[in-house]
Amino acid sequence: MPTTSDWVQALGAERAALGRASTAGRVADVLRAHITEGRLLPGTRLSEEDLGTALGVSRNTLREAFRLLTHEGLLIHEFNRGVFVRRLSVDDVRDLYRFRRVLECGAIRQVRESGTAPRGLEAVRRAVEEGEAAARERRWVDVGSANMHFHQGLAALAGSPRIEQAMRHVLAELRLVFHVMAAPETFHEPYLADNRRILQLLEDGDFESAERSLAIYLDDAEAQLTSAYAGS
Amino acid sequence: MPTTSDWVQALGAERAALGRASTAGRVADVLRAHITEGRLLPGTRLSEEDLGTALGVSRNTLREAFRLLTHEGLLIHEFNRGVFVRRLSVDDVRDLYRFRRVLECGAIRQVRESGTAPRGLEAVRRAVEEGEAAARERRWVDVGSANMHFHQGLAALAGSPRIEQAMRHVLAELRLVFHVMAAPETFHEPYLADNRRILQLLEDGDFESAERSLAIYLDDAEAQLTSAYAGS
DNA sequence: ATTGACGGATTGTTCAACAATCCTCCATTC
DNA sequence: GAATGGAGGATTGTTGAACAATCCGTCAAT
Repeated sequence: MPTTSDWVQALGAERAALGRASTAGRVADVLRAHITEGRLLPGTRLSEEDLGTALGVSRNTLREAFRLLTHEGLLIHEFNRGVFVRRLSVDDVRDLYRFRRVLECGAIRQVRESGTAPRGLEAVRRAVEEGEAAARERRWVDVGSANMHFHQGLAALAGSPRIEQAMRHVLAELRLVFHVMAAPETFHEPYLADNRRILQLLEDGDFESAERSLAIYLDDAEAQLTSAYAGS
Repeated sequence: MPTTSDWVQALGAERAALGRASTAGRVADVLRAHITEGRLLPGTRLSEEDLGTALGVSRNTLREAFRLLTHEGLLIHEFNRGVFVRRLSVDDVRDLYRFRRVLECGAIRQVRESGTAPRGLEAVRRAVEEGEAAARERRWVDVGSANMHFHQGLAALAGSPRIEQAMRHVLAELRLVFHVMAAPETFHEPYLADNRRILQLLEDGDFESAERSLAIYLDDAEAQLTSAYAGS
């Protein structure tokens, strides 16, 4: 007869979903979707009164939602002026990629130096296959998502919740950037081959080559994005 | 005749201090000081009503301050239960040091791979000397602060505002941990020699040795802290 | 010892109001 | 014509009170 403690622990994973009952949290979800999907353009000012009446929540609750998104880097809050959809500069893009290099390469390096078999490689593999499947069916938006999952999975190899969180943060900010591309839909497609190759290197245990490939990968993507920022 | 634009830009640095006029921001400052100095112990519940009346601010404003500190990792917010001073587990300590390894070693690595002379080494040198001076005069609290500045300076070598921010975040959380030490005052003192040595390696341009020394340094500090957590 | 119900206390959310600040427009001045 | 200065309206910052929802400890019942 199984004791309760085994599946009680399994329920713990869903607790985060339950805690999302907060009104401010749901409002933040709605706004985040609008921003990451490019419907709310960078620089747009978010009026407390207008949005509050539109969403049917009070100003105070709305401000709490603003704070959540501000922390995620999607909004910026200027005192006595209001909140705006964040507008990222070329320097920000460079900074984000510098951060990515440190986080993702650092995660791989951490795995290498620990000497143990990497935990979480299945998630990386899943992301690679998810991206390839989406590409075959020309679901470009899903290709982009899968690519995010791939890199999120790489960062997770470090086995550090805080590194994962930082990575989520970085990727959320990068979503703001992708909309400046001429064809954001197919931006990620060429990288699928790289993803597959890096996965193979990791599974072979050749972490040094994986790290080097990843660094080149990131330099490449950064260059592509910064050149798209020529005007801005 | 000098144009205005030269010192107008210099004023920009102080704008952050001016913007701190927000009531919630000041409340957060007060609470942060109490927490990092160990007057508010981990696990303590912060009642909205009590604190609100004590500090003379409304509940809504106080909740805003709570959000700020929650984002810094100093408080945790449990839905419908309230906010508590964060209590860090042994796993958290390990996680924080894993993150530090990635950030600090990554910063040095970034410098090495960029090939350019590191910008910001003066700040590191200043932190080292600040610590040695404080130790001579047995100002142990200042030794601790100087040590923080040293590592903050290392992370800043990457030249990335976001990495600096992440590092600030990590160090703020670590302050919660130092209070479990039996003698938190003298905890940092033995590391002054390491700081000096790492600085020397960096100034010599031997980034590889510096990174290795730093990694050992961090492993050592982590072991010392986790063993102090034996009971908890 | 476990379960269930009750009541007090705390948090979540909303609303209305006022103070402080910012933005725009316009008149003034040189 | 460009810079300065001030009135006015609009928006944000902050407060206090109120009510609903939830949690916590207690006590009775099985």
